[in-house]
Amino acid sequence: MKQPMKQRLSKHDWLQHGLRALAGSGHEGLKADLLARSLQVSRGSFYWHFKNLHDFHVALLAYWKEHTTERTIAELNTHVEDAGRLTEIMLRSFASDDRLEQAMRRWAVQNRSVKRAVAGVDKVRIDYLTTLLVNVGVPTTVAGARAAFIYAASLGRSQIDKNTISELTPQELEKIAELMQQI
Amino acid sequence: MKQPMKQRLSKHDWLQHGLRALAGSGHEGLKADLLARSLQVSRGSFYWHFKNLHDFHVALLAYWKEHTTERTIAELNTHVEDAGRLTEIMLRSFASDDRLEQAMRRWAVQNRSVKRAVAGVDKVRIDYLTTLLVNVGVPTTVAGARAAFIYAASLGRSQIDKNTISELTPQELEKIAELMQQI
DNA sequence: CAATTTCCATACACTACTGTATGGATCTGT
DNA sequence: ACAGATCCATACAGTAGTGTATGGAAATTG
Repeated sequence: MKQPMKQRLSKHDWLQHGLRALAGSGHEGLKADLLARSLQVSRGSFYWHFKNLHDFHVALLAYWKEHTTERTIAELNTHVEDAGRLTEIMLRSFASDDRLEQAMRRWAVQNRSVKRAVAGVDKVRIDYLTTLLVNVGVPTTVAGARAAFIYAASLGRSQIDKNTISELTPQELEKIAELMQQI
Repeated sequence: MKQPMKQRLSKHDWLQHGLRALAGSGHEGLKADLLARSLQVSRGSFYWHFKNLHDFHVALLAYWKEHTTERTIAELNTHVEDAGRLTEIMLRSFASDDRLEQAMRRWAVQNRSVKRAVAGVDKVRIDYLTTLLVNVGVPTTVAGARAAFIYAASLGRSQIDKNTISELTPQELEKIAELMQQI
């Protein structure tokens, strides 16, 4: 009855754990020392899989990029009707747990590569929102601005303490979505 | 011809410089070592004015609180006409340089006191926006949500890379302001 | 099962930073 | 001017983390 493996971590395990640490402690938690400890392993493992911290960070960012771009595409492909689509998206984005993405954004402030990656994601989503608004009749001249505004609100919302300012209810969001779709 | 003072920093100087460092490098720059170096002085000065880092951080937060609450009150007291008030506020908040406040918000994620302080500021501003909307005829039932949405958008906007997504023009913001004031 | 590869632990030198202790400037009040 | 208070430099010990070198355990392959 041989143990399939005692611990033996793969690169993938480290990256996975890296994202957990990022979501939980921010990019300040992305240290070989801390990660190794929380994985109950020594830094020897880390430095076998990765050349150094910078190498790990680069790999982690790449890992996150795949992870989210494909998840983003999947999300955008569900329910292709344009009707109550904006409402649906807003409800989801205002409710979703975005600790990882928020941490990524904080990291982006001090890291150009991360900044570029996040900016790419933003562009895709805002463009999507724009075409969505256009598809329901909003003039092209204002759709872009509204899309950016909506997206900015979804980002900003998760920066506001929910114990101080109560969360927006689905009904309230629905009304705002209607407002934003006015012609 | 005696030099009035060679350097001789005051507590106030340190706090001032602390805010500069915070705005420029984030809370990770709030270290005695770095601050002293950029002030061309040794840590001896720092540890004379402050018991330790924690003490400095507490003092810095208090300093910021005065600094912004009184600035916020001043801003809210200029131009008391309710007419194009929302537009004006949105224009200002979308254009203002908020590197310091953004850094404070990032700091808030890992510091309860900072979080409370930021939440307090948020509440004041959102409440103000709410009464503003109510004063121009927006139903009380939706004013709060719209205010929170607008405020969230202003926060989120400064998280978006302006080289990737072009800034909202005053005209675009004006139209959105009108939208938000609809009855 | 032996040889090789894969993976990890440990020990070491190094860097960046904190906090303390001490002495020495420099300013202030009298 | 000089005594006390104020402000800062320097030196020290300590902590947290990086990266490297080396040896050894565990899996894989022939």
